[in-house]
Amino acid sequence: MVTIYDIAKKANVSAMTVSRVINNTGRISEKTRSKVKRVMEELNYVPNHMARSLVLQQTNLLFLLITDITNPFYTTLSRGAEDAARKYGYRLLFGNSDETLEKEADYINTILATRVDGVLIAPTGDSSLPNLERLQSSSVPFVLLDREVPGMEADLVLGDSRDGARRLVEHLSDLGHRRIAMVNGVSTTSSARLRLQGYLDGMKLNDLPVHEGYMHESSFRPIDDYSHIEAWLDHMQPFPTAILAGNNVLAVETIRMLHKRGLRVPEDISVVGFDDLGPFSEVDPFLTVISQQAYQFGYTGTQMLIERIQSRDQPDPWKKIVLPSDLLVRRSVRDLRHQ
Amino acid sequence: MVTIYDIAKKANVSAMTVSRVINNTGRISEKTRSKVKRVMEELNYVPNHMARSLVLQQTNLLFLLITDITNPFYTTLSRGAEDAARKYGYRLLFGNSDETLEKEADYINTILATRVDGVLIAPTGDSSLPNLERLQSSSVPFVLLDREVPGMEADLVLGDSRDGARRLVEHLSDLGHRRIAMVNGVSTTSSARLRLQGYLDGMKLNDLPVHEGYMHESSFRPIDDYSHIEAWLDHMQPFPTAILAGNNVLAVETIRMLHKRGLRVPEDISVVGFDDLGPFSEVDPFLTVISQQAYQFGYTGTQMLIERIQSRDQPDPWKKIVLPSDLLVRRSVRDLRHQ
DNA sequence: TTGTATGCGTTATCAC
DNA sequence: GTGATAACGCATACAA
Repeated sequence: MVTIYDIAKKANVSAMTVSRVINNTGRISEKTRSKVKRVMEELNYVPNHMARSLVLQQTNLLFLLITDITNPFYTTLSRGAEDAARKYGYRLLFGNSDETLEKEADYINTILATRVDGVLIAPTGDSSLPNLERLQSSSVPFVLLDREVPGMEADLVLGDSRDGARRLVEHLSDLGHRRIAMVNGVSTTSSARLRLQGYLDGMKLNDLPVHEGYMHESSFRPIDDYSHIEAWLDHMQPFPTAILAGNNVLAVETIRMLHKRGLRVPEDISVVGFDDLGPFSEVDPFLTVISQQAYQFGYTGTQMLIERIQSRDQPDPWKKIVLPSDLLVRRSVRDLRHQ
Repeated sequence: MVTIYDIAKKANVSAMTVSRVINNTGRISEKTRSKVKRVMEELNYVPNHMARSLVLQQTNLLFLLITDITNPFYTTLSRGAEDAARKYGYRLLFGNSDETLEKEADYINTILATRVDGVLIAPTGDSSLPNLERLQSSSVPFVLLDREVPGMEADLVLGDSRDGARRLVEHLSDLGHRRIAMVNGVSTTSSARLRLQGYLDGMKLNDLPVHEGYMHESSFRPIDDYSHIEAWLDHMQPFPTAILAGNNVLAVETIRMLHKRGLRVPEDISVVGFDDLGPFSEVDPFLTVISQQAYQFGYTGTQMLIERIQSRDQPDPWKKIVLPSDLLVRRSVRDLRHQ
């Protein structure tokens, strides 16, 4: 690999002059500048970011840690983060914790060792606290995405989970549904807790009874065994006319289990969910969902992070941004009003 | 940030000893080893990858450059690459060229400057050649994914585009379709060329006429304006009974344009595509597709890359792996046999 | 306008 | 077993 010294020697200047040409600093005569530039081209010089970062004590690198790269919500979010990072001259490193605390801890090590300038992280849940504290004690700026962690003050980009769930219940109620069940992610995740709250809000506001066993805890990420959902379906008494799923994965898997039991959606039972199924869901729009602005999560979060990085000296108070979401009415809900 | 010197001072040893403890090299007495380890924990030491890479002349970093992060084919591929990279102790950097030559060139700069150990790249097309040559002349090992580039010898992971397209035509033909049109990506991309070839193969083998204007060139990535597809639909004479889309994006957009014209799929016209619509397409399986093993593209490609990196001295001949694909028959094709 | 010396955090080499 | 020194590629402070 060619270094600034190779350039310097060939251009008959010092390495320092080359460095100045590269960074456009200091005063340089037009003649030497162009000579150096020509040699750089000739030798196909590419600066070494690592050496540069080592002396500058900054990497221009951000790290985005999401919990499920196969989930369109997070890939769209990633796209937003990437665009924002590029716009402000940062590069983006990328990790996928798989909703697993250990992988998350592992990535935190990588993050610290890589000396990235900042981190965007969707924590796996409340138990991410120690992982976040490691970032904090190394004073690496970070922004929390999609989920809060009790005990951790930080910049934050959230959706309106609670109100979103409430609106889904209301929508079902408007169409005549009274027996509404909910399958959710683990309650150690703030978004799951808020969506459950919103569900209960909606049930109460619309005078709907919450029967015993109507709330079931599963997982936000794809898992191998969904027999617990089958068992849950088998035991609900009375059987619901609609199910609210805590995210898109759960909506899909619940529908799969319903099909397995010979139940059609929406003819036999209605299903609504949280987060859309991806950029292609419009081909054959099926699932009625609360759709969050995934791209904005990433874009806004990255902007907040970069602001935080660039004003490290005068720390502003923590910011919390709540992004609104849309109710997309499609055809997974049956109208029960004229029965 | 705490360095090995901080550790060394506190543990009353030299920095070198600390380094040896960290890397498990050389001979160290159990006593000093445990002492150093304790101090490391106390001080919350995290090694600095950049400094390490600078002297070792390797980063343990791979770069994956895909062309469309919103496309489930590539995100699933990414997941495979990530898993393989982790398994072999590499970290994965990540970029999205958006099917744009300029962004790709930009990322090549980043890649070279970051001194990654290897690159996985899905080139935007034939004109990626100069970009790849830059990698080559810097002797950065790389593996081509999903697309070949004429004039560039390299390790390669491909799908069976040509045969896949042929099978789609055959499937349509089996169901009584004779007028089959094709909308494709730009012909400067090898996969588009091969799929066109496969389409032509299929038409010929099944004695189907290729009417004038039945082949239309669009784009593999989402673009703003699809009016050219509308115009194409309006001008085909005779109007086809089925359309073969060169990838998933085109399938979706074609269906959208058909809907816009009041045509139902599959009642009025059938559509088949290449690559599945993502992990959730099974909820309401609609589009009949040739589904490629996206995960394997990433996993296998990464393995090939790592092998190539680790045997830099005895360069093996280039490897080319062709992954088989599946025909997933769903309900976007109408059976015309009993008309 | 340009050059010299020094240090960023780590490891390899060689000495003790 | 352990330590001193140089080197990786670059940029800053200070000279010239």
